[in-house]
Amino acid sequence: MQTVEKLTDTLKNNRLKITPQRLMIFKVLENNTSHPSAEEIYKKVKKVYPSVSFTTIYKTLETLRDLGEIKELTIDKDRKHYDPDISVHHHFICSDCREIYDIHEAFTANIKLDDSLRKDFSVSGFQISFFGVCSKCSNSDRF
Amino acid sequence: MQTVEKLTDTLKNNRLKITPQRLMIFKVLENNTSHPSAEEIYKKVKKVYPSVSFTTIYKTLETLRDLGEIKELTIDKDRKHYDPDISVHHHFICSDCREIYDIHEAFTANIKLDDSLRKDFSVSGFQISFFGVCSKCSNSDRF
DNA sequence: ATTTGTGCAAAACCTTTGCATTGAC
DNA sequence: GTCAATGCAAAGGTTTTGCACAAAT
Repeated sequence: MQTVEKLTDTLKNNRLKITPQRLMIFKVLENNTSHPSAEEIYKKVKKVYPSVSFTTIYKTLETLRDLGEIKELTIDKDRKHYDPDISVHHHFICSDCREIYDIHEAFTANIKLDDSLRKDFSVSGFQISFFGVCSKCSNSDRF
Repeated sequence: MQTVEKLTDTLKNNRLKITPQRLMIFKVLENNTSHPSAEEIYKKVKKVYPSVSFTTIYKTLETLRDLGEIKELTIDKDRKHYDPDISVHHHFICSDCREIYDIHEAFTANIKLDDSLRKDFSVSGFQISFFGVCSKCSNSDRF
C-alpha cells in the first residue's frame, strides 16, 4: 500500500472521496504487518470513530483491494485477512495462536513456472502458505 | 485417502461406525480430483440418500480430516474444499470459474526450508496456491 | 448540486451445535 | 444394550446488500 498521503491522491484520481473513516482505516493499515481481519480493523477504527460500521470497513477494504493497494489473504480458514504489503512474499500461519507471519525468503526465486504449467494456465501470481506452530506457542507448550 | 475398503477398516479400528451415508461420502471422494466443496458432496450423496443432511456431510468430513484421510483446502475465499489426495502437491485456482486444479511439479523440490525459517517456526507443511485464469476460461474469453 | 460514502438493519452464506431419534455394533 | 451417527432446527460468525441519510467534492 502507498503512504496515506499518496493514497489520497490515488483516490482523488479515481473520483473517490476521502472521509475521516477511510483515512483512519488507511492509518491502521499503513506499515501494518499483523495481517488484520476486518474485525481487528473495525475495533481500531471504532476507538476513534465509535459510530463506524462494518459496512464501511468492508466497503473500504473492497475499494483498496480493487485499487490493488492491499491483498486479501485466504490462508485462515475462519476469516479473511488483509495485507497492505503487496510485494511478493509468503506467509506462515500458526495453527495454535492463528497469527500470520511474513516470510520473505530467497528460496522463492527457485520457483520457476514450468512450461507445462504455462500451457494450461495463465498464472498471475502464487502464494505459499506455511503451516505449523510458531516459536512463541511451541515455547509456551513446554510448561 | 485410502480406498473405501481400507477406510472401513480404519474406521472400525477407531471404533467409528460405517453407515450407508458415510460409505456414499467415501465413494464420492474416492479418486476425486475435483476438490469438491461440502455442498457439492452433499448434492451427490443426496441423489442416493435424499434425506441426508449437511450435518452428516460436515461431521464426516471432519472425521476424515481428523483421521488424516483428507485435506481441508483454504484456497477459495468463499468456501472450503476437500481433497482426498493427501500427497504433497499444490493447486491452481481459476479466478474466473473458481475451479481448482492439481499442480504436481518437480520444482517444489526446490523449496528448502531456510535455517532462519526453522529457527522461528516449526513448519509442518506448506502449500502453494497459484492464481490466474485456466485455459478453458481464457479461450472462452475470446468470443 | 451531484455523487459517493456511511450506517443501520436485514439478509445471505457457510458452518457448527443442541438434542431427540435412529441405527450400527 | 450401548454408544455413535443422523437429521432437524436453530444458532453462530463472517460478509454482503438495500436503502435512507449524510458528507465530500
